[in-house]
Amino acid sequence: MSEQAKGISLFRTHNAGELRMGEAGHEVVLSGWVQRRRDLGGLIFIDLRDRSGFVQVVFNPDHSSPEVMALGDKLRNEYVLSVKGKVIAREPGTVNAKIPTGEIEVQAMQAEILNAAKNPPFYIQDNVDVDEMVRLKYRYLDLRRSEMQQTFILRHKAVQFIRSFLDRNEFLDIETPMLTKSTPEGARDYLVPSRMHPGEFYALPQSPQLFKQLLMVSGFERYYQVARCFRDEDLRADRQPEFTQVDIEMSFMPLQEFHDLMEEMMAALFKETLGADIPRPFQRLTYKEAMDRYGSDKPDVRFGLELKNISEIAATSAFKVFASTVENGGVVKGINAKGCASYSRKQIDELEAFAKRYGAKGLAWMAFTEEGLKSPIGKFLNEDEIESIKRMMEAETGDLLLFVADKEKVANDALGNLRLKLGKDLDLIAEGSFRFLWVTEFPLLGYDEEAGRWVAEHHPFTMPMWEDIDKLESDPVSVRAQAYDMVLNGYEIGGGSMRIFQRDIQEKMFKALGFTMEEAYDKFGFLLDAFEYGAPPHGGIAFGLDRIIMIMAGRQSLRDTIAFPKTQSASDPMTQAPSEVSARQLEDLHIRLGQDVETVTGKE
RNA sequence: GCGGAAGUAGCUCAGCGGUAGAGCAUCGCCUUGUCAAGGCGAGGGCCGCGGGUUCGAUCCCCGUCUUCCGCUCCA
Repeated sequence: MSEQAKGISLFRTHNAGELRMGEAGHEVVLSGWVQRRRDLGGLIFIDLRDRSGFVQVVFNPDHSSPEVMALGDKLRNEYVLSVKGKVIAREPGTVNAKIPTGEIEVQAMQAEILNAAKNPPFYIQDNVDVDEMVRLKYRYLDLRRSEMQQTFILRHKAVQFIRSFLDRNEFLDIETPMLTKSTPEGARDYLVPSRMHPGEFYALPQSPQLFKQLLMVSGFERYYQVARCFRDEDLRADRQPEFTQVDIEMSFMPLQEFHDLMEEMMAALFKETLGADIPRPFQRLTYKEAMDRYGSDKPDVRFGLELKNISEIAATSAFKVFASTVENGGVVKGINAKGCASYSRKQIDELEAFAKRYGAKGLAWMAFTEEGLKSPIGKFLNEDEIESIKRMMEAETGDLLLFVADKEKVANDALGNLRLKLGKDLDLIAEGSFRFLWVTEFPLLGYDEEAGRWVAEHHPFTMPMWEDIDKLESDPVSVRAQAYDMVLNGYEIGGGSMRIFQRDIQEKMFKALGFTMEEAYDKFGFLLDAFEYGAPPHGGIAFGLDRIIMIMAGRQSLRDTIAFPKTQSASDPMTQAPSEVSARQLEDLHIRLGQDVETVTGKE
C-alpha cells in the first residue's frame, strides 16, 4: 500500500471537473495533478486537474492546518495530489465565470503528495504552440492536455457507437492476422523476417482485404473489425504508416442497400457523438463528374468554385498554348476566383507557382476589372471569344479567371488543388459543417507507365459494372468498377467495392491485368481456391477511423487522433523506434545488412 | 528521390560579421482572494552538427542531420 493509505485512505469521491453548486457543503476527496499553483503568501490556490477537468483548491490557514499549509507550499506543477476538503460556494466577487467549476472551490482540510514531478518541458494546457518533436518525445505529457483527452474520448465514443451499430445489424467482430503474406499489388509492405524460414518474410497487412473476403466464403455473412493497417509509404498530415480502419464486409446485399446502411451508420454516428444533423441520402457523384467539376476524386463540396471546361473555345482561339493543347488531346479548364480581379501581380504569380507544384506549365488568367479586361492572353482572344469565356465561366466584373491548359489529369490536379487553396484563402468554407458524398463508378483499371501494364485502381477483385464487362478486353480504360468512396469535407474517409465472386469474371480481370492464371495462382491462389467452393456475392468498405476522428474533432493532423503516432519519417521520438538491433538478432533472422548501412553497434 | 519552411535558454521566439537577448517556465525572497495572480532578485546557451571564407562566424558559403508542409508514392 502506498503512503497515501496512511493519510487520506481514499483516492477519490468525486471528479474534480464535475463539482458544481450542488456539492456545496459536501466533503469530497479529489485526486489528480497540479495544473497550476498561485501562491499569495498566506493563501495558496491550486488548480487540481483530473480527466474530468479541474477545480480550484484553496489552502487557507483559517481552515487548513499548518501541516496542510506546509504541504501546499511544496506543491509544484504536475505533482500528483490527493486532497480531502469541503466544497463551498465562492464569495460573490471571487466567482470565475470562465470555468465550469468557477462557482465553487474546495477548502483543503487534508492533503497528500502522492508523487512529485519534474518541471515539464512544456505547459500542460490547450492551444500550446510547441514543436511536434517535443510533443512526441514527451507524448505522455502531451496527452495530458485537455484537448488531446477530449479527442481520445471522442474517438472512444465513436468506436463504441460503431461497434454497437454494427452489432445491432448482425455484424461479427472477427480478428485477422497481423503476420501475413506479402501481396504484389498496392502499397509497399512492412516486412517481418521469418526466423523459422530463412530468407522468407511475412508482411504486415495493408488491410484485411483478402481475409474478409474469405470470411464471406466461410459464411459469416456480415463481418467487421477495427483493424490496424500498415503501409510503408511517404507520410502526410493525413497519413500515418500505421492506421486504423473500420473494416466491413457483407454478403447477399445489393449495393444500394449497403450504401444506405453505411450512410445510416455515419449519420447516426455524427448525431450521437457531435449532435450534428447529417442530411440523407448523401449526395452522389460519379468519378467522372467529380473530376470534371472539382478536379478531384474526393471533392470538398462545402463550396462552389467549380472547374469549367473551355476547350471548345480554346481550340479555335489564336492563343497557341490553348489551341495546341486541345489539338494534342489536352484540355483547357478554368476556375472563377470570385472577386479576385484586384489580385496583384505578385499574388497571381504565387497562384501560378502553386499550380506548377501539381505539374501545370503555367497559369493563364483574365481579370475583369472596373477598367475592363486585364490579361496577358487578352490580345490573343477576340471579343466573341472573351464573351463566350466570360459567359461559360459565369464571370462578372471583379472576377479573376484562372486557366490551365494541359493533359486532363494535370489540369484537374492543378485546378482542383487551386480550388481548395482559394476556398481556404477566400474563407468560403463554413467551419463545423459536414458534407458527405459518395463518389461512384471509379475506373476499374489504370495504366501503369512504369510497369507497362494495366493495374487495378482499387484491387484485382473489384467487380466491374455489369454493363462494362464486355469492354474488359476491347476498351479497358472505359470499364467502370462497382467501387465507391465515401468523402467528407474533401477527405476520402472510406472506400470499397462489390467483389468479383464468379470464376469467369475473375479470369477476365486477371487477363486484363496481364496475369496468366499461373501467375494469379502464385499470388492469390488461396483466395481463388476458396472461391471454387461457393463464394457468395459480397462487398464491403473500409473507413479510415483516424481520419474520421480528425475531421470530427476539427484537427488538422492525423497525429492528433493517434495516441502514439510517428513523425513524417515514420520514427517515434519517444521510443526511438526504429532502432538498430543486435548482431545476434539479425543472425537469428538470417539477415545481413547492406554495405550502405553503417556497421551495427554491438548490443548483445 | 524532389521542392518549400524551420532548427538560438526547459518552451515560444527576437537578434546580428565583433563571444547572446525577451516573454513564459525554473530557483530564492516578499505577498490573504488569485484563477495566464503580482513584486524584487538569481541561475540557465557547443546559436542542430561538420567543413570553408574571414583578423574574427550564431550571422556569409558548402555539406549534413532532424522536424513540419507539399510533390513522387499511398490497389
